Amino acid sequence: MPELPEVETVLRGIRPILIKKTVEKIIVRQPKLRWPIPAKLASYLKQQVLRDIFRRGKYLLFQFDTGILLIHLGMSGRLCVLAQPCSAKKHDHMDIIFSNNIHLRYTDPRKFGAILWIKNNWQAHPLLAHLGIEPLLKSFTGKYLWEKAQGRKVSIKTFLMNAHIVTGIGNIYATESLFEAGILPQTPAGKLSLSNYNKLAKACKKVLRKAILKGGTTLKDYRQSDGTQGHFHLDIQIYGKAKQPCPRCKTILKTDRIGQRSSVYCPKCQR
DNA sequence: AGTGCGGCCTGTCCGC
DNA sequence: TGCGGACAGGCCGCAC
Repeated sequence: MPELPEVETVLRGIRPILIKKTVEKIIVRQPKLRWPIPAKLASYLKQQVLRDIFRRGKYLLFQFDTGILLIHLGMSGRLCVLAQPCSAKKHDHMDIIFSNNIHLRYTDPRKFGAILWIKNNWQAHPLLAHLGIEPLLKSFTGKYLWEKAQGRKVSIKTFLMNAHIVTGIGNIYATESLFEAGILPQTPAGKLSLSNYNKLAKACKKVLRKAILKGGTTLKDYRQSDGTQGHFHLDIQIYGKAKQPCPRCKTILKTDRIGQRSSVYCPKCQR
């Protein structure tokens, strides 16, 4: 499940390979993703030079002279650079073939992802315009969160996963960050103190940075010709570890549904 | 405006 | 062993 660190890792992996390359051809095998892949995408991209690739939240944005290709990996999406083209498998929905015969292959079993074309002014695009702050920026602080949280009754976990507040923090990293900060995920966002939010913002950065660092070690996988990605070796503290002992105090970790999301926490370490 | 929930989709796991 | 159902997940878009 690609979250911000995984998307950042993909970005760092593919950017040096694809930048300044020209699109020769597009193959769309399955246009039905979260929204349809634009029917005219091939005509938009043909013979266009890829100027840059950047990230906003979990969206990857491919800058061309005539517009921006937006790619979201949803839950199960992957992007692979294939130096040697190989036959497409069941969920390989799109290939972009660049000069030098480099294939960028989009794979997504659950089709929760998206591939869209933005003609101009991407900042105003409805998917991007209302995104919150990037959590790795200096300006993402406890004070920022605390101010946004005033009067909010939703749980801090739901609040933290709200992309309109802060982008890129999904279930895994919300769970891990709240554990790191020692904050109970059910706490109403508006009730936490500024010092709690200072701890939380720090914890988010620490957890995300660590994951990106780890991701760096898997970068080579994006260059493998067979397209296998290899698993992201994250050191998860408590996500998915309900009923196991807390890594800090050995209390049995509890699980709860918060905002329709499974949530693991330590009832002793998190208050 | 803020909140809660349904829906999209398929692989994996569990119980019968 | 085979099968059905629950579940997981990001995030939009709707209803209240």
